[in-house]
Amino acid sequence: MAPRPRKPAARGRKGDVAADEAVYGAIRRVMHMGRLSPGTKLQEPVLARVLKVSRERVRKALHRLVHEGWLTAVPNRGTFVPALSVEEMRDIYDVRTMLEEAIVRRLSDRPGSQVMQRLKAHIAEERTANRRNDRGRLFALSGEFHILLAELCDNEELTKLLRGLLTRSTMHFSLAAPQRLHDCAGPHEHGDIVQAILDGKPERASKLMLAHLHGLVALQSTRPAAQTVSLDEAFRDVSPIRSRA
Amino acid sequence: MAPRPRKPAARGRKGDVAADEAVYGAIRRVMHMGRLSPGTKLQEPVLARVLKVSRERVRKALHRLVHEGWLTAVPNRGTFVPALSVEEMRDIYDVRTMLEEAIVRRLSDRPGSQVMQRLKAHIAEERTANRRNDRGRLFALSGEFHILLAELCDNEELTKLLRGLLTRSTMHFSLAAPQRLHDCAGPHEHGDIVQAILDGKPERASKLMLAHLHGLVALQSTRPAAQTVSLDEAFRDVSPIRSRA
DNA sequence: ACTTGACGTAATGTGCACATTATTTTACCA
DNA sequence: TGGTAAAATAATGTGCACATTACGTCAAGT
Repeated sequence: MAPRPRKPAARGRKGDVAADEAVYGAIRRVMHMGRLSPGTKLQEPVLARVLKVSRERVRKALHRLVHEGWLTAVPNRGTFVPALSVEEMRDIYDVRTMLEEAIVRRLSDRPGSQVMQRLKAHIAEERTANRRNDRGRLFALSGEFHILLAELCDNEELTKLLRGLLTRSTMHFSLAAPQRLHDCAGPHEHGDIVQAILDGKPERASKLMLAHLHGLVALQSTRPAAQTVSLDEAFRDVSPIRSRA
Repeated sequence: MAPRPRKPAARGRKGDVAADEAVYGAIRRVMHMGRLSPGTKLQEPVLARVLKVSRERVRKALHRLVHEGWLTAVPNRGTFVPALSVEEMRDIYDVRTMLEEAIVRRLSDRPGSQVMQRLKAHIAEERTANRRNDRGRLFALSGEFHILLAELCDNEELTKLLRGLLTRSTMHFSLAAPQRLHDCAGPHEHGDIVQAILDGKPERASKLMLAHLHGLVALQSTRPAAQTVSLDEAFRDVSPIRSRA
C-alpha cells in the first residue's frame, strides 16, 4: 500500500542471467591472470563501480567464488584473495596426483582413435608454441593439457573437479613462471606422457605423470615477490564477457 | 533523504553468523535423511516459514547448496532436488573409485599405528551395530568409513572432496536401503579392506575397494518408488542446530 | 469436446535503505 | 613527541518493497 511515487520502470533491463556469469568470469579471469596478489581485499563498491554493475551482483559473484574455494571471506571484514599455505598446496597437488595417475592409467588401457588424435593434436600445438617462443600460449596450453586428459575420460564430474583443482593450483603462478615453464618442463614431459598412453603402458604413464606433477610443485616454490596493484588497474580491460577460462 | 518514520531498531538481532549454518545444515540434513524425493521444489517462502527465518537467509543457503552441487536451480523457476541420471551416478562413482583406490593404496604403503588403531576401532563399531541389528547406526557408519579413510591421509582437500562426492552418491539412498546394506555388503567388505591395509597389501586393498564400490552402485539401482511428502512434514523436527553431517 | 487465448495469483529476482561493524583520522593528554 | 581514546568515515550485512516471470484457471471459439 501507499506506493512510493518514484520507481519509474524498466530496471533490470532484460534477461540478464548472463550478467552474473559476466562478473563472475571477469573476477575469475583477473585472478587467473595473476594480477591480484594474495591478501588483496576485493571490496564490493570498487568492483561494482569498475564493472559497471550493482553491488548485489558483485556480492553474489563473490559468494560463489568463496563457495568454490577461490576466495576466502572473513565475516564483517570482506573478501580476500587467499594466500595458499604450503600445506594446502601440497594437499591440492596430492589430490591432483591421485586423480591424474588414475586418468592416464585409464586412458592407457584402451586408447581409442579419437583419444589418440586429440592428444597428438594438442602436443603438436604445444610444440608449435614452443618453437615460436610464444610463452603465453604455451602457458595456457600447459594447463589445458591436464583438462584435456580429464575430458577424454568422458566424465563430467571428473572434468569439473580437476578444473577447480588446476585453477587453484596454477592461480598463483606469477607472470615470470612461463619463462621457467618454458625452460624446464615445456612440452617435453607432456609428449612423453602422451607417448606412454599411445603405447598402452599404464604404469609408465602413471610414473611420468607423478614426476611431472612433482616438477610443477617444485616450480611453484620459486615465485617472485607479489606486486601489489590497485583494483582499478587490475580490472582495466576485463569488462567484456569473452569465453570462460 | 526523507527518512521513513517506521523502521524502529534492532533488526538483525546479534551476531547471527551461525544462523546461516543452521538453515544450511537443516536443509542438508533433511536431504541426507532422504525425506525429499528427486524433483521436489524447494520454495523459499515455505522454508522461511518452517525454519522461522527470513526469506533471504533461505535464499543464501539454497544458493550455496546449488553451488556445491546438491541442488539444481532453474532461473525464474526455483530450486529443485536433482534427479541424478545414471550417467551422473556413474561419473560420481568413477571418481570415487579413482580417489579411494589411491587412498587405500597410500594407507597400505605405510600403515602407522594411529591409522591401524582408528581403523580397527571403526570396524569394531560396525560389528557391534551389525550384531545389534541397528540399521540406522550401521548405515551412518558405512558412510563414515569412507570419510575416515580420507581423513587418515591427512589431506583436508581430499577429505572435503570425498565428503561432497559421498553425500551426493548416498543422498538418494532410500529408507529401505539399510536393509539391503545389512544383507549384502555389511561390515564384512569394510573389514576385508582394513585387513588388507593392515597387512600392507596395496594391490589387494585397491581391488577390494573397487569391488566394494561396484557393489554399492549395484545397490543404488534398486531403489523403491520415491514417496512424495510436503515440505512442512519433511522439515518437522529439523529446526535445531545440532552437529554437521 | 478439445484447444487456445487471456486473466489472476504466486513465486522468484533485484535494487535500495538502513543497521552494524571495522578502519582511519583526529584531538587530547601524559 | 608519542600514545590513547573517541569521533568520523567507509564497508559489509540484511530486511524490505517492488518488478518480472512462470504457473494455474477459466472462458470463448472452432
